[in-house]
Amino acid sequence: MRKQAAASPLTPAAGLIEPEGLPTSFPRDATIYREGGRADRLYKIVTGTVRTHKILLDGRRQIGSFYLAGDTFGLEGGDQHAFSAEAVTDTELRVIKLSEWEKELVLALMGRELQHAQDHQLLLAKTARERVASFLLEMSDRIRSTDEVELPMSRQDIADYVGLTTETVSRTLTELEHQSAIALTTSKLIALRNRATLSRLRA
Amino acid sequence: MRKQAAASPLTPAAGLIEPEGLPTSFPRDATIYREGGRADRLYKIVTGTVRTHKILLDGRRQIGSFYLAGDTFGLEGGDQHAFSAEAVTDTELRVIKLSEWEKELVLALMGRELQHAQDHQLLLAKTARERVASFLLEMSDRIRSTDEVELPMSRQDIADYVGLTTETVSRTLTELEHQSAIALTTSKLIALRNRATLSRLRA
DNA sequence: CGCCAGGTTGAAGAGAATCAAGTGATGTGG
DNA sequence: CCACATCACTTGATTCTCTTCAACCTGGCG
Repeated sequence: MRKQAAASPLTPAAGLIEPEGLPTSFPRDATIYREGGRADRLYKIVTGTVRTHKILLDGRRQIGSFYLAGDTFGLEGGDQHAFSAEAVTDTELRVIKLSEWEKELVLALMGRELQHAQDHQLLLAKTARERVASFLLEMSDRIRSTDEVELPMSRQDIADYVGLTTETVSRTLTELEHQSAIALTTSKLIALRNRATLSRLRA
Repeated sequence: MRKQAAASPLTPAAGLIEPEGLPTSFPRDATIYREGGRADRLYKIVTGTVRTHKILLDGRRQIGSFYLAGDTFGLEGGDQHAFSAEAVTDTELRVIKLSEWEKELVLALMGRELQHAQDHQLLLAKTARERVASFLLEMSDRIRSTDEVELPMSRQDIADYVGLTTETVSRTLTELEHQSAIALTTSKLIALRNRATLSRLRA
């Protein structure tokens, strides 16, 4: 069994900072910030899900991360955003201004971002089966869940995150279902039937 | 034509810290630190080249970064090393102890690591041609060079860095040579004949 | 209902991996 | 200094995975 992940991976140590900005709402697919813009604030998700992405020259889209309720995002390596951020679902978030930053918080957040980026590097070196299995396990770890994962994002989002096509993602999920590793209750509600199998695939 | 690499990408702002540790020598392929070990020091390369890597469960090796003379490395997201570090060539480096760390330095370094990790994520989403072209341009940018890049690392190292096999790397280089984008003086000494072509491929 | 976007499935093709052989460099001992 | 061993790199033939293109479901919603 897994740790219940009371604090999801990208959440700062509790109590370090309490954002005082008023909660702002973003509808599905709204842009929160754009690549190239000044990275001078942090965003803490109250409800909803956010994705960061970048469009490559040939038009392909690469998703960097997904952020869930409770997560803080907006921090990049430099002072400009390297990715754009959008709401995956209707989202409410609190803005933390740059002036309020604390070194400790920034350091902790950046460390998490770095670890995530490194993990993602490894994921992108894997096979389709491994990528999809890793994705499901990552989401399951981050969503407080009883082996039922409710995915807020579309197949296209998943595909762009793990570096595959929607068709391959779909086929791979079907394959995992045939292997009884998962069960697709609906296309966005997935039951993890056999974590051991998935973990083995995680490689 | 040797490297000078006065300021390569991962070098901290000059003057922030001058490591006082005595220079230590590592022969080719020696391990500098291992995955899982405490990440409580930084390493500044005086001469040589270093690679960080991780072995996946199925035995594949993924290289995270290469570090050249002047670069500082050893910083990871958490307090444990997520990668192992090894000397690519005979290497001399200075150790900076944790106690000497300054927040500013750590923040700057981590920011660079994060950007590199993000760039690498994008690289791993590309085709073989694009990956190899990107790799050559990255190295050319980091080695102060007049269009002649001397690679310190083997084809296997390159392959594990860009997520391909040595055969594919080799074939791709040959292909780039036929397109007059590069010239292979020797297997490790590569002349960039047409940066525009390479940049276009970078995607 | 019937439409339509999102998702799944099928068939064909492209790109890289794999398996295998050959070439070239480097090093060692005679 | 040469003969041989060894290792790195290149090239060739085949296989396999994933993409591409296309058709077909499915489930919300007007």
